[in-house]
Amino acid sequence: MDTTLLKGLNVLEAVARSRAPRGVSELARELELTKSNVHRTLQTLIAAGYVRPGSVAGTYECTLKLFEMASGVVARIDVRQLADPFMQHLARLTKETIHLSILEGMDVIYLNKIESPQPVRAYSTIGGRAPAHCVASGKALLAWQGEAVLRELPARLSSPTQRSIASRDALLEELGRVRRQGFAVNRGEWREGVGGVAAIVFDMHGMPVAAIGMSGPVERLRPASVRKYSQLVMEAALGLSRSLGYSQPGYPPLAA
Amino acid sequence: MDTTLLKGLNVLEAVARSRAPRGVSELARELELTKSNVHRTLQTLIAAGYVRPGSVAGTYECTLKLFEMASGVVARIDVRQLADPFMQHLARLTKETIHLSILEGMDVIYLNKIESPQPVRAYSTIGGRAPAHCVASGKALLAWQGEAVLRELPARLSSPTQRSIASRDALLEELGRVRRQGFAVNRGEWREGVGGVAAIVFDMHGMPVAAIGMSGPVERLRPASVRKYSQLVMEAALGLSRSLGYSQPGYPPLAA
DNA sequence: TTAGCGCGTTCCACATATTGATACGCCGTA
DNA sequence: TACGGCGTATCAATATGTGGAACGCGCTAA
Repeated sequence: MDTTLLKGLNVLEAVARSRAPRGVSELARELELTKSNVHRTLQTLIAAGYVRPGSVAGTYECTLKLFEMASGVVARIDVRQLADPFMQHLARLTKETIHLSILEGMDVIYLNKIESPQPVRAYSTIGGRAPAHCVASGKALLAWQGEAVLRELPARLSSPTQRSIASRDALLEELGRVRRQGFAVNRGEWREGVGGVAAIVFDMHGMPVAAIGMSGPVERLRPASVRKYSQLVMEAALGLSRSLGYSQPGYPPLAA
Repeated sequence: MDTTLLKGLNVLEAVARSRAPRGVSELARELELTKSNVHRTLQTLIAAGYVRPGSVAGTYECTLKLFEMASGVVARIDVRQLADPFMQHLARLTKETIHLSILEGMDVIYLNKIESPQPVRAYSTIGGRAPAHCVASGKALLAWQGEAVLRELPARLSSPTQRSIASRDALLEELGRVRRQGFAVNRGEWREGVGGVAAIVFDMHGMPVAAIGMSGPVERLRPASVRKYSQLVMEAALGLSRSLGYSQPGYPPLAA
């Protein structure tokens, strides 16, 4: 285990997290390192291209090299490449914010999104995370995971809002519902007043690889709208699954 | 300068560049390191969360941590946050691929894009780079740079296609044209058969911060279309400039 | 106006973290 | 069945990284 590499990555992460360029002493205090250590690490990150001096003398900020590298990593995820037309189609029909998400651990990560043109809309960031059990796309993904994944769920779950599913048992029940009806709904379980509808996307092997869904204020998600949106997201998800090579007539058997 | 940190970042970059998970020996050969060095570095990157074992035993691949970090960095660039509605509007009007780009060195980097719904469309990746002198958005950005930037242009420029601008003098002449007419055109100067139209975006201080533009096959960029598209991209660029706080009546004086 | 404080930057003796050769078990192929 | 290349682990040697101290600068308070 290289502690110098770990320390360097910590420094990079701290600079990357910052809204404004950072100074050496401030970073040293935050990271509990010495000024000379931080200074020398920053010079190395500059040489590597990840960091550059800020406009104020003695400060440092991130370059876009991380973004270039990361975009390359994400661009090679097949589903993201193929999802665009389905997301755009869904955006036109619903006028709401559309997400493409994947499961990572017990979170979903938003790989892509199309913002709603309406002034009042759900806010999220590409690359952002949310707890899977609290959002529609997360529940859509969890519903098709195998026992090995579901076993890792703790008995008590985090409850960001009063509507959040708080126990593993209640979540498993809800996931059964998701499988039966083919879509998942978030009724304000992650952020107050923000809901959504999502459906699972399968690859050519019948493996769940992503979820596609829409989100917006819960006021715009009354039962009639949910019925409409659920049809639309399931159609979009099936279309994307088809373009990934999924050829089974219905849903695949539940993963082992 | 910490060579251990540099070496670690090299390993991470090699894994991030790869289309498939990589093995220890292969990485060691490519990076001219020993197997034990690569192996230990990968363990450190796993501990830091950037790398994980691949599905094939003994292989390694990137996680999405880079993407999460990088998305945070890019999300805080004001222009990217505010550009979405202008890009979507432009996409609806033109039906072509829309880009938001910034200048970095002598390249442009694509911060965001909206793909054209048409089957034949320009291909690019978010986070991707292009030589600024060869693309519309790059020329739009270069046109408003100061002497300090333009002086760095070499006398002979790279010529990816026969239509590329090949000399610094010819480029400066073209940049004068861009300033006068308010938009830049790419007539197949970067990729054969792919063209585009772009306009500059200013911030509240009158500094050029981005370019917004559309691209597509040159067959769809005949003079009548260029006239139409140039109006549309200038309107979108001005709207975005206004939302960034740019309040001057016309174009700002050329940067020093 | 002056002094003090905190900043960034640089230096280098020394402590320690990193290195890579080696060995081992596993797997695939001839 | 044997060989070669793989990934992984170990540890003595050594090369690298560390951090305390010093310096110059700029800002602020007295």
